[in-house]
Amino acid sequence: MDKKRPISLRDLASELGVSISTVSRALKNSPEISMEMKEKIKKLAKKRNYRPNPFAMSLLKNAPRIIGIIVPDIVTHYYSSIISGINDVARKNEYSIIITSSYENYKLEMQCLEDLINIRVEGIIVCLSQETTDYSHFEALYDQNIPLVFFDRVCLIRKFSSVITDNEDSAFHAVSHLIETGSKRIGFIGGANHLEIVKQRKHGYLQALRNYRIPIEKELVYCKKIGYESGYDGAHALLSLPEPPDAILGMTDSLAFGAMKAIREHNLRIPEDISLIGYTDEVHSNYVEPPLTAVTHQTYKMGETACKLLLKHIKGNNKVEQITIPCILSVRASSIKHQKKE
Amino acid sequence: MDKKRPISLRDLASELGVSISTVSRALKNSPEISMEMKEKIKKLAKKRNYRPNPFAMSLLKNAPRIIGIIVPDIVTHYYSSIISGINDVARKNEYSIIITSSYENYKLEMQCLEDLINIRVEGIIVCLSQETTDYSHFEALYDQNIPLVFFDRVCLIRKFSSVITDNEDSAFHAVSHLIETGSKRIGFIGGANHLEIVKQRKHGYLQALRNYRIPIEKELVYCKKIGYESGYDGAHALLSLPEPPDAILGMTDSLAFGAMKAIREHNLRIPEDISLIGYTDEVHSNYVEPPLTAVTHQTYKMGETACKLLLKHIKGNNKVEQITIPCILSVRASSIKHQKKE
DNA sequence: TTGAAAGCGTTACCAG
DNA sequence: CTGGTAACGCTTTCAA
Repeated sequence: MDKKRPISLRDLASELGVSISTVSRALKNSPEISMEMKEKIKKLAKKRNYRPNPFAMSLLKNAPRIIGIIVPDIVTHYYSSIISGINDVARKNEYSIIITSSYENYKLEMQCLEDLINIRVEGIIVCLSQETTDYSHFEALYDQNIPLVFFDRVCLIRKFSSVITDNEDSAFHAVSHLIETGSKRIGFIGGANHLEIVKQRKHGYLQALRNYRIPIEKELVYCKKIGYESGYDGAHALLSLPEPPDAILGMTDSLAFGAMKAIREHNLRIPEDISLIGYTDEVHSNYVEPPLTAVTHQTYKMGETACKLLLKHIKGNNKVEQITIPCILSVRASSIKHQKKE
Repeated sequence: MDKKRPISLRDLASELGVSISTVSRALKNSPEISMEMKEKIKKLAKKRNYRPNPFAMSLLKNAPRIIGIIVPDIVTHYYSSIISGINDVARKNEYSIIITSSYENYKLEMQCLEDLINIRVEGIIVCLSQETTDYSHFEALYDQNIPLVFFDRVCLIRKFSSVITDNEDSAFHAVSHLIETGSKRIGFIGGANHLEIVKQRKHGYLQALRNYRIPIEKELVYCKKIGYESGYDGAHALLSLPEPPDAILGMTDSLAFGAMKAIREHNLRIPEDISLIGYTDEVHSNYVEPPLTAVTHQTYKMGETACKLLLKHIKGNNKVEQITIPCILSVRASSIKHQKKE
């Protein structure tokens, strides 16, 4: 009825009347064991379906071959596809992953970190929660020498490696594209100002305006928090201005889709009256009408890169690196007021 | 430079000049230890940032408090939100989860299972890959007494508990809703006919028609494969019929969104000219215009249920159960030709 | 070529 | 109330 203990080395040893050491060595193909003995032991191991006990091994080496991940949530396509990239690299290197989510909450993030450390994962990959502004829980890891890699929302970049997207560049290109396709007053809907991605994308937005000598007007920038509601509210606010924008850059997918709803309610046409660019994936861009021009993250690649970086650190290479994975601007119908002149 | 071994019970014991047993008991609040001693030990444990070594514990109890999951992929919203439900229940019970993906591939599924067993997870939650038709790798678990729960795509229901959705009912209700809100000719866009969900949802569709004594016309049923393109093609085909439908049920999210695109290209209004219902989640239903009436799976709840079931089995309750989680029809603008009469 | 024994960190039982 | 010791499964010296 209750599950019996799995086969151990000792079981094999006693069944064959040899010592545990011999069995251990035979299964590791140690050259000191006679061919004959090896054969015999391996055959029995197979027959009894022997599997080495990972706890014993972890206890010995203090390395369970598990990587911990902390993401704001796992349901969002952005994170799940990054996790997918991490997972594939991990498995290829015979590591498992354990995923935890902070739900954008600072206290839960600390809890996740605590849990992962308690499990004794060999390294951790983190995307900060939106709420997090104090990083001391991560600094503690540095002192404990636990490998850590940040992605997307990063901090303490002197101490920890990170994988980021070219937030500034991507916004710069998106806004340049808007200008080149006929937009003149461009609004920006972002998130809480303390977040790096907000700063960076906003900076790219501003740079593009400067580059085209378009005056910067701070009422065209709406930065509250990231989310569908906030995108909706933001677009409403912008479109209710005395001089509303004729283009909007929504800094995430939910912001852009929220903005799209508000634009429809103002009875404005996209892109004729107002162009719209968001940040999202191939699939969802095409679900809406008009299809949304969007900055696409190479999420899978980000995950792969973060995991490779972490494995390097786990293996002892302590060089801190910042790797940038470029975004791709996928132009669709929502942004082209008129064709860009060659 | 290299990470030093973490603080152990022995470290604490020797620092205080007491025995390991005493420290162990003190930290577990054993009543046999004097208040004074407990205080002292706990204080030091905190100061030294002591954490119990989970490998030692797992070795002792053969129970790492980890649950394994096998899904076709983690990127799809459907699966990631189910995982989210599993995860939350697991954490509440102080379990971690390890996620693996089969990528709809039979051999990879076997590999995932193998890996999870090697890690010695305490139980496994599985959604079968599309390719899998041979279940012997799971039957083996039954003999080894490793707890296993299936969800969505299930098998061996006599031996293992499972959590499923009411595919037939959900389609039945969706079609009934269409009829009750004024649609008369209802098309169905599905996927490959050999898939269970296709059979079941189509069956629900047909049942609803019969129930309302609406003649069944097989040219209104388009079943090729699941995907955006196929939804687009299907709707095109249906709308090009001599007598086109005035409502369409798209059997998945991608089918429905593809159909939506085709409907727009035919210059038809939704829902006035043609009603549309899909299967998708809250978030994406609202991204489109008009918001899509959709059958919503209670994915999070499915995950929770599967995990609770598994934990029950882990605790020794071996009763096999089949649990059906009902879908919810979320009525939005895309389906209501006129108000349903009370 | 093989065996014996120590050690990894913890719990639990038996003594004192 | 506290200490000693065996046990969990494995690797790794050291001996034979």
